[in-house]
Parts: sequence; structure tokens; C-alpha cells
Amino acid sequence: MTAPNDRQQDLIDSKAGIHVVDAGAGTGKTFTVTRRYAEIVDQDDVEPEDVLLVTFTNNAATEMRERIVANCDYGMRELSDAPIQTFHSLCHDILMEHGFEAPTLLGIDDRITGSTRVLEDENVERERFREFVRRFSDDHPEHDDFFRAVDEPVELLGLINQLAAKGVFPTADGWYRNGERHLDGDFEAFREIFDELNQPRNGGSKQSELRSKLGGYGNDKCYLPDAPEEDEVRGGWGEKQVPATVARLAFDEEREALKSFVHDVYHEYLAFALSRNYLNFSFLQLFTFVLLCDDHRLRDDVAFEYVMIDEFQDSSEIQFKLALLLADTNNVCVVGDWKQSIYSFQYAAVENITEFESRLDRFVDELNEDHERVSWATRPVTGIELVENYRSTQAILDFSEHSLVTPAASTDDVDEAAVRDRIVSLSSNTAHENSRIEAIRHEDEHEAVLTKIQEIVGNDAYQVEEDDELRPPEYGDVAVLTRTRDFGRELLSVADEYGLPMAYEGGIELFRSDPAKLLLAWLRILEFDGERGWAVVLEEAGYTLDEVKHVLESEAYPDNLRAFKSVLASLETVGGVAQRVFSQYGYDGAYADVLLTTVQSVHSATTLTRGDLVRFIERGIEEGSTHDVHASAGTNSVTVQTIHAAKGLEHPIVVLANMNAHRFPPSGGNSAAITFDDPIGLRQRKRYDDDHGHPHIYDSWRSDVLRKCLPRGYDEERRLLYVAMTRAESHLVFSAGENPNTFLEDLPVDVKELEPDVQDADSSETTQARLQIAVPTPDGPVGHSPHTLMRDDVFEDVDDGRGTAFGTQTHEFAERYVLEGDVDPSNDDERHVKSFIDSLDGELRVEEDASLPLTVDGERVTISGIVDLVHIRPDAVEIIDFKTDLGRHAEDEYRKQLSVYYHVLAEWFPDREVTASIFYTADGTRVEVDPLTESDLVELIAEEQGLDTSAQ
DNA sequence: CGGGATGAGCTTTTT
DNA sequence: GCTCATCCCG
Repeated sequence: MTAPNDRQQDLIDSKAGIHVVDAGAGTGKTFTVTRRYAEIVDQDDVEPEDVLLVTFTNNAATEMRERIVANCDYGMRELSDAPIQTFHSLCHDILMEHGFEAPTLLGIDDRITGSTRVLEDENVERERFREFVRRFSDDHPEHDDFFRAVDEPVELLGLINQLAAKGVFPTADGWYRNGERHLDGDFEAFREIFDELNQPRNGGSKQSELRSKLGGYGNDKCYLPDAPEEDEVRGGWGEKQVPATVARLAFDEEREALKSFVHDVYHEYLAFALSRNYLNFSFLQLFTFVLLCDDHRLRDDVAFEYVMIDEFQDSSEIQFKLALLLADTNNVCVVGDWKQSIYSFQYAAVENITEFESRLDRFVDELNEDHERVSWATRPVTGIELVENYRSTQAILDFSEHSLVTPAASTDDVDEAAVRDRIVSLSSNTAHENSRIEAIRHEDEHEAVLTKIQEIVGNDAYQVEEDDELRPPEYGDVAVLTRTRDFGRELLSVADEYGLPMAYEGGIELFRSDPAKLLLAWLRILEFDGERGWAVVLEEAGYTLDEVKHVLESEAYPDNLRAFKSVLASLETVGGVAQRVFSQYGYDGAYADVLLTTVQSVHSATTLTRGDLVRFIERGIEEGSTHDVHASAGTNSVTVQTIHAAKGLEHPIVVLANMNAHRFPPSGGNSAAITFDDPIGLRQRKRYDDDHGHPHIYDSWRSDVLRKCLPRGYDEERRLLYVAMTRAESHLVFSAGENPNTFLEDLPVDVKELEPDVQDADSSETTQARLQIAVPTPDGPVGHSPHTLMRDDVFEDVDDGRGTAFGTQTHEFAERYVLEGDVDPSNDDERHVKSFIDSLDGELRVEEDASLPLTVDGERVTISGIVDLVHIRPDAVEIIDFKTDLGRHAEDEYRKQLSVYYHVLAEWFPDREVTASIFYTADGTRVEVDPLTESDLVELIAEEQGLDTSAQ
């Protein structure tokens, strides 16, 4: 895309006023937003600091920044402090600068300082929350009744986050501004939902959906004796509707005690977090909102002349409100696509975009209730629709719309006309229109998918477009998208059996993989010789359940397994044990690799015992902690990812697998005893009562009725499929196993039975070995990268005018040249890199993740980063880091960075000589660097941490 | 055809 | 714990 199309140009030109941009999939949104930004800041009286550009991920922010630099008069350096960031990071910045007294605005006697940390790890926060709840419940016997109804205290943290995302905050003795309103619910809004759901169906011959749902009223429930009988709630036999009075009856309930419980937990947890010197992501937004709301001068000071929000369909209610406070004028532009809103579980409110105008009015009214905070005109609101799609063929674009109107179950109905009315159809701009849209089905879905992929690769019927030309597809052109990680993992292991190159992209639950489970089993055997280990090992060895039982009872373990046990017992390190287990079972894939690296990295940080490792793996399994996995650039392999992870990406050929019937577990509040739903307010689903002589937990009949009134529906599920389909550029294949779901049945595509016939690919190119999993960092203060050791001021004078984007480009060239070889240099830096690489003789590795554990002041610290290039020869290993910088002022600073990698490499290759060099791409010179010792590094880190704390 | 009982199966992930 | 599909009955 070189020149904007007309609609894109409209958006670029429309700098003033409120704009809502419907930017469908593949319509060049980033391109347009970055051009618009460039035009805004290129105006004489506008500086980058006047323009807020919000994205939803840090990656997106980085990409935006880089693309903006390429398009405007500002360089990377000038834009490095520009507010192009996520809401969370903006809030963090504001709090660090102005938030010192923000807690006092909620009646909390504490301060936010430079040492207040953002707790990023959910599991760590849960642990702290549990500790908080233990203390809280001890201190507040008056809330005992509520705690007895709550099984899992952590659900209260979920409730707090949910309330925070809606802008409901506690003050010392009540609720911030009009927050309490939300907790009481809104009867009128509720009754509308109730009435809608209570309409008889089939022209009056069939009971309403609500009455039908209440069919099981009272089954397996224990209500207080004053609860109405089923007949009273549903209407008698033959009735078609729930009596209208039930709405009021169910809604009205005394909830002062409940509100006060939630208030106290919420408020005291805020205070607890601050006393422990941390904030979670929700609290960043909470305190920023409070600060901007209360401090009118600060708001004026911070507010931006232009506000642009990307991916607006992913924003939450509080973020919408924050955006209003942050806008100094009505130059507000939100860009998004309601059809791609799939993150409600992260509090995204699709209504922010679908009901933009009414929400705008409502939120502005609320904010202006007691003081005019938003003083700009909220009209006119101009809509702009980007309709030219640069990704997919017209056939795919048209087809994808079906997903949005397809019922997901026999009981599900879609108002097709209303949905179609809302869809802005896209028009394809691709050069070729050669799409195949197919569907396959077989019980052995994994094999069927692989068979299909083998049929596609190299097949002229599935040509893909590259540089306006058609060519036969390769493995790398195919992506398998699934809803669940599990399916992806299973598919991957089947592909591995056949040697078909396939790589997973996204988060995997590393510790729940087979290699991890087996390692855990053997460690348990070595440590405890207990049943829990043996059972797994025996089952893996092919024993039936009965046989396993017998062996366990008689403790007559098979000789070969006993022998293997003594082999393991003789090994000195846990790393050695892991290695031996994996080789015994033939686990040589990426999972085993990473587990090994993980084990070894934890090991080298401390003296890890087998018991420690058992607990380490157990915790990993329990928490389901995920590790990001990605294939190396340039690898020709099929990509497997979840649809969520694929959002924003594109693939020539998409296989949408696992289109099977699914019933999802209870959605929304899960089984939390205390829930919050906007129109209904705060509800307790179970209550503790001992009015009747003995303690008992009762179900709440009101809550049971109310819950039926809030159908979650399948809209987001439909949007998920829409996202999946619109990833495809040229071809789309659906696949199902035993139970194709209604989507597949209702889509206008023939589902063909496909008899699996996977050929052994046995390719040495199999990507499992090349798969990279980011090595998890062990406990301890993390967040160090070698860059944190370097001093910024050293670099200020050495701008060679080309910026970071240039370096990235050269870097990418190097990576592609090493991996693919067949790349032509396009500038001098790349030519220097090319001839340098040509001059190297050994094995080359690019982008190696390196992670160095150290002990600083008795605490474990890990520095991790990426080595640009590793050059391996039989007797020597060299680390090379590319720098564009001509000035050389910074060589000493670079030395710190290189030293980190040096020590990692020295550990990886204990028998070889290790050296570290900087390669200056501008003039093609190489400079060898003397590494610092580990103790020097420790000192540097200690110093840096010291600076951190003294800076408060 | 509608209503009721019964049994099976069970996410996604960013800050 | 919740929903869907399925079966059986009226």
C-alpha cells in the first residue's frame, strides 16, 4: 500500500472533531492511523506530546511508533517519549509523575511513589490476595457469614477487577462518585431484558425462553423456606410466560450487608496492596481515573489536544471514561471493528463501539454531574468506514459474513436483519480471485487435517499470491487456527509423529505437556518412591489400569523400570536426570528442550534439589502458567495458533479446525458466590444463615432467577469465527471431527468426508527442533535486560540520524540472510552485514534468547535478552551484536550488554573459547570486547537498584 | 409439537 | 454449575 484510498484519506484529513472509524479486517488500519498521526504532528502548532495514540498491546505501540517514524518529519529519538502507548502504561506514567497522593482521594492513607511496583504476575497477585483475605477475615468477624458462602477467596479478586473495569471504586466510607448506583442495579433496564426474554414464542403456542430456562427451578437447590414455589415463579401448568410480578420480586432484595462486605474487602485490599508497595493493572486505571476526576488543574495539564484510540472494540468502560478525561478538545478519534471484539473476558465492552454515541452522552453526563470536566461539544460524531480490504479475496470476505448470522445451537436465534444492517461489507482489493472454500470431516480429525495440508502443499489448485503473482503453496503458507490450545497441542504431536513441519505460536502450558509430566513422575519416584510417580510411569509403559493397581499394591515394579530408576539415582544433578528421562522416552522436541533449559537455568541460580524441582513443576502445573512459543523466522512450517492469538495476523491459507460442538463451562462470573452484572447489580448467589437453629448455606432463589435473565448468547463466539475466517488471504478450509457444530452445518459449504492418509514427511526441516520457547525466568526480581545496565545519557550525543527502525531493518536482513540465504542487500549496512556473514565459516544462530541468573544482595536476579548472532566453531564461539552507531562513544556501554551474553555463552559452551564482538554495520568493522566479570555485573545491578530506590 | 427429565462435557489471554 | 442434545410422554 503506497497511497491511501479515498476513505483512508478522509480519515487522514479529518483531524478535528469526533470520529468513529469502522475499520474492518485488513482495511489498512495501522497504515491509515499512522499517516493520520504523521499529518497531525506535522502541523506547525502541534507537537507529538499533544497527541495521544492509544493501543492495546505494547507490541502494537512499538509497531505504530516505528511506522510513524517512517512517515513523518520526526525521528525515533524525538518520538521516543511521545504518548504512543497502552492505557495501562499511560496510567502508570501519570501516576508516577502526579499520583503521589492519589490514594488519599479514596481515603487511603498511603502514597504512590517511584518504588511502587506494578504486579504483573497474576499468580503472584493471587497468592498475595489469599494472604490478604486470611488477615481480613480474622480482623472482620462481622463478615463471617459471607466468607462461609465463598469457596475460593480469589473469586473476590475477580469481582474487584470487574468492578474496577466498570469504574466502581470504594472510598473510606462509601463509593466513589455514583458507583453505588451500579451496585444497586437498574430495575428498568433489568425489566426490559426480562420482558424481552419472557415473550411467548411461536405466536404464543410455546412458552417463553425465560420460562423454559426456569424449568429446573429449585432442583438441587436449597432455598430458605420463604422462597416461592416453582409454580409461583414460572406460572402454573400450561402457562406460556413467567408472571410479570416475578421481575420485581426477584430484583428487590436487601443488599446493604453484601455491599458493605464487598466495599470493605475492596477498600482494604487497595490499602493492603499499597502497603505492600504494589498496584495491579486494574488499580493503575482506577487511581488515574480518580486523580484526573478530582484534580481539575492536573486534568487540564495532562489532557491532550488530539486523542486517537486503536482497536477500540477491545476497550473497557473505564478506558472509555479515561479517554474522555484525557481529551482536552473533541478531537477524538476511535478506530475499531465491532466484529472483531473477542476479549470480553478481559473486560472489553463491545458496546463502547456499537453504542458509541449513547455511551458518549451517558459518560459525559456522569463526568459533568458536579463539575464540567468534559467541556467540548459531543456532536457531531462523524462515522468513517474503511471498506477496501487488502488481505482476502472477495469470496472469503463475503463468506466470512455468514459466521455473524449463524445460530450456534438449536435454541439460539439471531436477528439476521439487524446484524446484517450493522455489518459494513468489505470489498476485496486483491489481484487474484482464486479462492477455495472447503470443509472436511473425519473422526480422526488430526490426521484428516494433516492429510489435507499435505494435499494442499505444492498443489496448483491452491496457489497463493505473492507480489501479485500466483505460486504453489508451501507449508509456511498454511495456518491452522483453533479455539483451544489443547487441540493445537494434540495436532502438533500427531504432526510430529509424521515429521510434518508444524510449529505452535502463542502461549502453551509447558508444564502440562507429556515430557513435563513424565519428568515429574520420575522425580517423584526418586524422591518419594510413591504411587503418584509409579502410576504415571507404569501407564506410560503400557500397563492397563488393573495391572497398574496390582503392581502398586504389591510394589513389584518391573525390573527394567527399577534398573532405570537406579540409573537416574546415580546422576548428580537434576538437569542430568531430566536429560536422561527425555532421551529414554525419545523426547527431543522443543518442549523437552525448554524444560531442560528451564531446569538448568533454575538449577544454576540456586542449588536445586529434586524436591525443589518437584515443587517447581507441580506449581507450574497447578497455575497452568503459560510460556510463549514462536517459530524461528524464515522457517517453512505450518503455523498452529488459537484464534485469539491470531487476531491481527494474516495467512495465505487458513485451516479452521476443531469446528466441533462445544459446550462451554458457566460463562461470566463462573461459579463465584458473589457476582456483579450491570443492570442487576451486586448479587450473592449463596448465603449463609443460621436463623434456623443450625448453620447452613442456602442458595438464593432471587439470584437463580436473575441469572437466567442474562443470557450470554453466542455473539462473541460468532465474532471469534469471523476473526478466524478473515485471517485467510486466499483459501479457507474448515475441519471437524465427530460432532461438527452448527456453524459448520449451516455455513454454505459442502462438508466432505476425508479419509486420512498422512504420508511420512520425515523432513529434516521439521520445525519442532527449531521451535523457540522463551525461557521462563526463575523467581526473584526480574525485568532486567542488559539495557537497564546502560546509561541513557551516553547515547544522547551519538544519534547517527538513522534511528532504531533502521537498525531493526538491518537486523531483520541479517536474520533472513542467515536463515534463508537468498536475500539481496538493499543498502550499505546490509551489504556490510552480508559480506561479514559470508566471511564466517561455522554454524550461525540468530536471535538466541539468553538469560543469566545472578545473585545480588542475596536475591536472585535474572538478566535476559537476545543475542543478535552466535557464531559457533568446533573450538570457539563468538557472540556478535550489530550496532548501527557510528560514534563509538558508547562502546563501554555496549560492553556491559555483551558481557551478559558472554557469560551465558560461556555456560552453554564450557569447553570452547568464547569471545564477544560488536559489528558496526555502518562501516563494516568488528571490534572485540573485553567482558566484565560476573561480579562486576552484580555490582552494576546492585548500583542500578540502589539508584532506583534513591530516585523516589 | 411442546415440556420435562436425563446425561454428557467442559476457553480464550493482555495489561 | 450450566447448557445442549436427546429421549420419552402427552
